[in-house]
Amino acid sequence: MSDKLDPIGREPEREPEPEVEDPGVMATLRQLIVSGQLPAGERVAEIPLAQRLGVSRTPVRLAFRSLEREGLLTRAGKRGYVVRRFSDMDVRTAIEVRGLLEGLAARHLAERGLPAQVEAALAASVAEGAALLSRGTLVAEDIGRWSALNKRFHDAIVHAHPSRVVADAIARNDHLPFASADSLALDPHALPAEFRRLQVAQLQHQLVLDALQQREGARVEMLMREHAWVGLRYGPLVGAGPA
Amino acid sequence: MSDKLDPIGREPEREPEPEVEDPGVMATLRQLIVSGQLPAGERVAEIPLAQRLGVSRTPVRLAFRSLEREGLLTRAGKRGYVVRRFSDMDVRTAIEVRGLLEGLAARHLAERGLPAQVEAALAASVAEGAALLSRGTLVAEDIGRWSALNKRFHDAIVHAHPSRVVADAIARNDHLPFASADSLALDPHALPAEFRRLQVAQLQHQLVLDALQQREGARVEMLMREHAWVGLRYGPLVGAGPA
DNA sequence: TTCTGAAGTGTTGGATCCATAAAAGCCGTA
DNA sequence: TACGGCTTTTATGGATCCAACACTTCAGAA
Repeated sequence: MSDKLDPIGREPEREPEPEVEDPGVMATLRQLIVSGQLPAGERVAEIPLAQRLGVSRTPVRLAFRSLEREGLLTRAGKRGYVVRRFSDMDVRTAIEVRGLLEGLAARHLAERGLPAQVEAALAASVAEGAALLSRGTLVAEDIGRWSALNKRFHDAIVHAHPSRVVADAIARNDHLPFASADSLALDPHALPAEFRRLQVAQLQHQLVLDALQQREGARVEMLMREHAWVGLRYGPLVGAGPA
Repeated sequence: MSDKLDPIGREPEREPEPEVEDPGVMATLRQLIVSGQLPAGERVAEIPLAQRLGVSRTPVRLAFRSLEREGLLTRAGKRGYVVRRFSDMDVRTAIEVRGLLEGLAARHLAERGLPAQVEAALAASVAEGAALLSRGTLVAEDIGRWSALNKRFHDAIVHAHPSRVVADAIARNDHLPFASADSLALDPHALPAEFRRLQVAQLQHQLVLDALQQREGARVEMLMREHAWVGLRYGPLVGAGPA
């Protein structure tokens, strides 16, 4: 991960890059952190970051505050911030928290009744997943397709909740690396094993939809809680998963 | 609350108030929002707020970003922010989310085993609660005492978790008004009814401690989830509660 | 040699200035 | 009178400047 950034020696005399594209200092910094270019535990200061990104200190300060709220940065005493270090336990816990919150959303959906529009969206995702796995093998492009339909499936459940609170909590939780539902970390070099994993996930999607249709609140909550683990703990069991 | 502080006539030529006390613009703004002085749905701009607080626009901008991350402010298009409006459903959901997260922390504590230090802290809170309720009636000062011991009880469980993720998620969730565990909203004018409510809460604390000692993970998780409701839904059942 | 204090340096927080964009107001024309 | 385009105003984002504070380092004395 410790990629020595700027591997090619650019002209040192160049202006610090007009940054033709600017998705916001916020997104750039987040990317630097989750990609590991800013190593965990590293102290970050405003001025070097501002120079590195070619902007003033002001947007960097704003981004620091927001990233602190997101949990990617922590204060180092009174002086500056350090990149938050995530342990395996943190990742496991974040995934379990997402399962809890999505389970809550799903149970409330079952208890209040499944609106036709939400049911249609979920059924579409399930059908798409079935079609994607019907060939019996995976190709590289299937990874992106699965990620997209998986996101639609989860979003449909979460955003169907009458309160924004659940979606907000999930969004904040997903800021942690590997905690998001669509960060399955599918390995393109182990497609047969990943196929088995997606079969399990697809079955769980079907079971969730069935339980929602039957208004089985407790069951769908437990299904969603278990489903969260498919991204992490199912991998070794089927011979796949992240490194 | 027209902020014309300085009721005593100091030298009128003085600089615009050195602000002897400054808990940070962040805390001040949060207080203005949760206290309702900035009504929900109201649009807030940087310049009026800065003038009202006697500071420059810079700290206000910082606070706006942080409060947006906290969920108390939401963007109004491209221009400014509005104070987030919280529905009853939002409050109910936030309380249930806290129950989920505290239930997770308690279950993990049961599964991993209860450290002696944590057990001692919980036992101390339980003993203190028993002593507080042993007289059979409440006095006004007991409200603060209960709030303190209750916070110690919950914090002991949450912060015993080996990952910061749970405590962070709870902290972010608690930014919502009335969602925090120590915001029981005890009514000083209905002390007999509140006494009955605290009796229930005290019993739940005892049950939680017992389940933790017996390493009954599923039971303690459900106890904590149910315990979260004591602040909101138990009130009407015992003839107490917030307005 | 070690402890203490003072000077120095570097970093952060706050304030002000400038540019830009959006909203509102105005005027002209149909 | 109504609609559309233009101008003006206002608010936000970014940049730079200044102050305060903390940590470091160096020197001097015990």
